[in-house]
Amino acid sequence: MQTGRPEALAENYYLANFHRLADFVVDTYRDILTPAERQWYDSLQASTESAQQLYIRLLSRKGSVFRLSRISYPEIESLDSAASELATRGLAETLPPDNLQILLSAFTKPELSALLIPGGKWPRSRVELIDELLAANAGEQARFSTILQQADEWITLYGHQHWSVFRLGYFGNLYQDSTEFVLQELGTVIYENYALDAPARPFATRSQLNAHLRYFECEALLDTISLKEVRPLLALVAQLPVMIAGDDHLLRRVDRLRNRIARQLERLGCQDDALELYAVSVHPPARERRVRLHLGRGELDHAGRLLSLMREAPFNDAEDQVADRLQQQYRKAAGLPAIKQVRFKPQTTALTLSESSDRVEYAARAFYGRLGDCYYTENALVNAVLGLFIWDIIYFPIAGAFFNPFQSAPADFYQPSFSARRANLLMTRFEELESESRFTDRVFEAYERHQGKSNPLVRWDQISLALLSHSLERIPVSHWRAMFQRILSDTRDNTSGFPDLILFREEAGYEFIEVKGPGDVLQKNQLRWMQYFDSHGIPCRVVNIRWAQDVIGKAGQ
DNA sequence: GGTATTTTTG
DNA sequence: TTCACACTGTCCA
DNA sequence: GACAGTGTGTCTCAAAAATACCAT
Ligand SMILES: [Mn+2]
Ligand SMILES: [Mn+2]
Repeated sequence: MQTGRPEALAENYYLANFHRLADFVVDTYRDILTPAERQWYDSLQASTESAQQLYIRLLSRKGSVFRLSRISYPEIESLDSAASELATRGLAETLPPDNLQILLSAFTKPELSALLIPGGKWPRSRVELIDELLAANAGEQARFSTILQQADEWITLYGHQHWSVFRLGYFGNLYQDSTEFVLQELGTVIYENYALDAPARPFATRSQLNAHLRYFECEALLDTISLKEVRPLLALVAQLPVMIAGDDHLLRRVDRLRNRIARQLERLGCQDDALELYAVSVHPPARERRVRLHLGRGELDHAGRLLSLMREAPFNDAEDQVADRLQQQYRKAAGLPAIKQVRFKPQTTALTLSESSDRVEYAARAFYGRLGDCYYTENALVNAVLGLFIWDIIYFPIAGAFFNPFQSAPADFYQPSFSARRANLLMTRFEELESESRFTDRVFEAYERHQGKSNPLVRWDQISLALLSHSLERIPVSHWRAMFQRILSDTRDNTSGFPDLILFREEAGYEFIEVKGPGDVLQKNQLRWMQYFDSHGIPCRVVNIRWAQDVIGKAGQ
């Protein structure tokens, strides 16, 4: 819809993008770049255009070792001279690599068999072939290496680590890169045009930047190391960055990593190591895991103390909820009488449908579609309406919220402080909920004006004008206010857990419907929303689907 | 040979 | 930089 | 049936090109 036809990009677009990013970093981080980093970019800028083209093309490809014969860019006239210039400037190496594994990975499977085992038979897969070649004796390996080295000309790119620093300094993360420029140019992704007046930057000090860099290195490492062994996991823990005072973002990122590693240590039976690591993490589910471990080991006093802390000051609703359940387990283990508590039970009905191959949600929607208009929206609807309602507040240029043009959300959107830091704006905006027309006008206007722009709450492909109209017409403003408040109280946790369907019957009103197929149960976050719905008079029920008994007929076939 | 998956591209 | 569901096994009334 | 744990399909921009795999 929004994605216009692919327009041609300017010549050398990737060069321009690279320099836009790099210039920003050099300007903005003048005080904390290392001499090596400065030198790296100076060398590039001093290079001829061809050399820069080659360097930047290869920088964005996988790996750092390439065979010249496989590089082909029409805009680079002389590959050889570009390559040797890069080598001269210390930006690359044109000698062939020594490492056999690296050499092997630069060839395709047919190439490898032709070069190294002519006429012979080779294992089924490329990976097996490579494993076999690497298992050969030293003499053979040396022979392989020589053959491969001489089979082509080579270039090994230097400076990836500097490029990582530049990208991190620019984006504040390492999962975005210069393709963002391209996507924006093509109109594939549209970011809000928020104010970027004061030249802001994601990191204030070198140690802060280094800490985030280390975090991303550790995260990448976790995907590489063996998860079956304890040693590499503990080694990884030792590599985790030290915290920077006041950097909640870093704390959350690293805690998530700690929790993942600790969970894996649990699986490997290293409970003591896991407990120790969880104890450092302030983010859920660290305390939950500790309680479970202590309960499992019969360490009731430990479990009890932690539970009290969790109940006194739960990190969020989810931790509060899980503490309730753990409390029961604890009392049972301690021989205390169970606390009689009324578990919330959502209103539930049953529905029998003839079995279909489609998802059960689609089958249910088709059924309820006969009673009125029924949409399968899950989290998309309420989040989107909120996103449209407070669109300009989300992108209000609070200090430190925006530092590059490629953010779909302010940097603190998922921080607990998001609402507090915008409390006045939000309070004023919420006054518009006093009037249904002011509210709906605001939502429709944002829908028209911001169509297609990336927003953390709005999935454009999941909301239609018809859905919005129906919803704004049928759902009372008091219900919207209640739901908005809960979302804003915890943007990370409460943007999910909404029921599958929303039904607008022919007559009037509306109803949320959570569809549950056989064997599916309410998720914890769904239960929390339903409890909230219940206390705010928001209509919602669970429908358990059963398939009609054509099973007998099927069994006969 | 055809199809599935990965890599590169703009 | 995910979310919800499917499936398994355990525990227990 | 409640519950915990784990795995899966779904999203990541879309389409072309390159490569790997598998089956006759
Ligand atoms: Mn669902
Ligand atoms: Mn459901």
